[in-house]
Amino acid sequence: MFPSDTAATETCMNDTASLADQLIKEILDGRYQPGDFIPKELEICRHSGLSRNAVRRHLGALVNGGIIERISGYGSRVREFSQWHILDPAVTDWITRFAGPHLEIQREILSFRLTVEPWVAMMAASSATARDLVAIEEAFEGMRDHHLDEDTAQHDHCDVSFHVAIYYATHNIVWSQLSHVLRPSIHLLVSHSNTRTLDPTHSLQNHHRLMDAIRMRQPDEAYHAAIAVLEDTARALNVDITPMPTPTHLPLNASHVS
Amino acid sequence: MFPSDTAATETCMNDTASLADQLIKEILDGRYQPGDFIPKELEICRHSGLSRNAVRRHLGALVNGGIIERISGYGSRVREFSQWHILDPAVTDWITRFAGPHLEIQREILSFRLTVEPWVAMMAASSATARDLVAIEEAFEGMRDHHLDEDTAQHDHCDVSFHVAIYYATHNIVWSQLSHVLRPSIHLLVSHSNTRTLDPTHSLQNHHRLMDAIRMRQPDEAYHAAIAVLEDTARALNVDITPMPTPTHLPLNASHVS
DNA sequence: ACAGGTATGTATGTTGGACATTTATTGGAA
DNA sequence: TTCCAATAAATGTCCAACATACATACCTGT
Repeated sequence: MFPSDTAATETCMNDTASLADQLIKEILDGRYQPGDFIPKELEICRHSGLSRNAVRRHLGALVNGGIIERISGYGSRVREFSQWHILDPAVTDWITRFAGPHLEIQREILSFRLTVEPWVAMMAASSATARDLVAIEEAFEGMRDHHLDEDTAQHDHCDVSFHVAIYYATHNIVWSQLSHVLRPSIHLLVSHSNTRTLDPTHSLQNHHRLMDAIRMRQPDEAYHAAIAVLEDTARALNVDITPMPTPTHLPLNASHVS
Repeated sequence: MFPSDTAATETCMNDTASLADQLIKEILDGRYQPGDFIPKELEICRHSGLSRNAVRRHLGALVNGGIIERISGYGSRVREFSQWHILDPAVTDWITRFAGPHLEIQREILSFRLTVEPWVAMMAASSATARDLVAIEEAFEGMRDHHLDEDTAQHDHCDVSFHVAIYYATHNIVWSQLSHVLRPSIHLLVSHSNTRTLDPTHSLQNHHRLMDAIRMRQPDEAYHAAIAVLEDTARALNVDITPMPTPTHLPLNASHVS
């Protein structure tokens, strides 16, 4: 039995991810800023009631994410944001869950999506198999069945699955894996926009248009439909969209293997 | 920098990466195939002479890469290739170092690069600062000074730095981080093509053209120059390039947030 | 008084063993 | 034959001790 050590503070003992979560939260809240040192191992052990081994595992997770660096015999220092491994799914998950005011990274990720997702839609329209269409269609039907619900959780989940399924339909390993990385960000953007959007039916129509284009093997139409979907999201989040300079010829793409 | 950047130096005696390296090598060689079980912890301890904690850390690295899954009380099973975390720099590093016959993943990554790098070049031409140009130029000069050397190591290193510097010049977090992921693959492709290419001077001219386009803020020219560079590489590696269907309008891109 | 090397303390890194938990298998009883 | 309990083996967790690295403080010599 413990003498009510951690009672006053948070519920920090049961889950494996909770300690890392809490540290991340404090870092993103600005309590520990880049260059600062977080508490020592033994101090965390005493404060959290976890074994040193467990604490070291959690800190190791932060190291893997490039969030802190551990200096032997000295301490654990928070690294600059630019050093964080943004493409680590765990990191994007942390950021999307705890980075309320940290909009910069969100905007950069949205910028990235606005650049690539039209192309992903094109590739999906060229390469999607019947099985891919099933996944896309199931996600869409989930969106349609729940797009007027009070609780948007179901709809948001299907919305994310819809986008991820399109990444998968490219049948390219890199794009498929990127969907894992972007999934938390997509979820955040989707949940934001779906709570603020004025006309959920309009968004649903855009998704339907995109799905049909992929089904009918119309890459050109898929390209523009994807832009329409994203413009909707960007508008709901008040993010600027500016056109890029224009290449006079067409881009190339390597053939898909197998 | 990513922690795995220094892992490329393969002094694999008692280095921390050696055990994981060896396991990966055996997996990629087909000795342990997806679904198979690798030896037990204690067996590895006896065989390698390392402590159980160290062995567990190495196995944990493989788990982080999605390469194996550990079943409590049963064993460690190799996962399907599609489950591997291709966007983990450590994983790409392993694959590029040990996956001799495994060309599929290499091709998929090259396919990805062929799709995105022209766009990256465009963005770099729009956003590159003077400091970015310094990095690009230094890399190019290194290529020029060593492009006739017997040992291509120096030239290859600068070639990789050249491409990475362009990713950085986009000033978008996601693209910058992607360069870390792609770095090992770029290095492999570069070293292959540079040993097989017939006319190294021609490749150098293409790089020069790309650099100038970025410097002169000519996104259109940068786009085509990047294609020329990649076509060179693809041709040297006998990889097909097929054009994509063509959108009738132009893609969009979100504004960069400082 | 100042410079430089050394001693020391603190925090992280590593090791080995003991214990707990999970899983598949084996053996026995209805 | 079927179902349940005991067992064996492997992974997961914890603890205590030791080794190493870093920075500070001290101490000596010029």
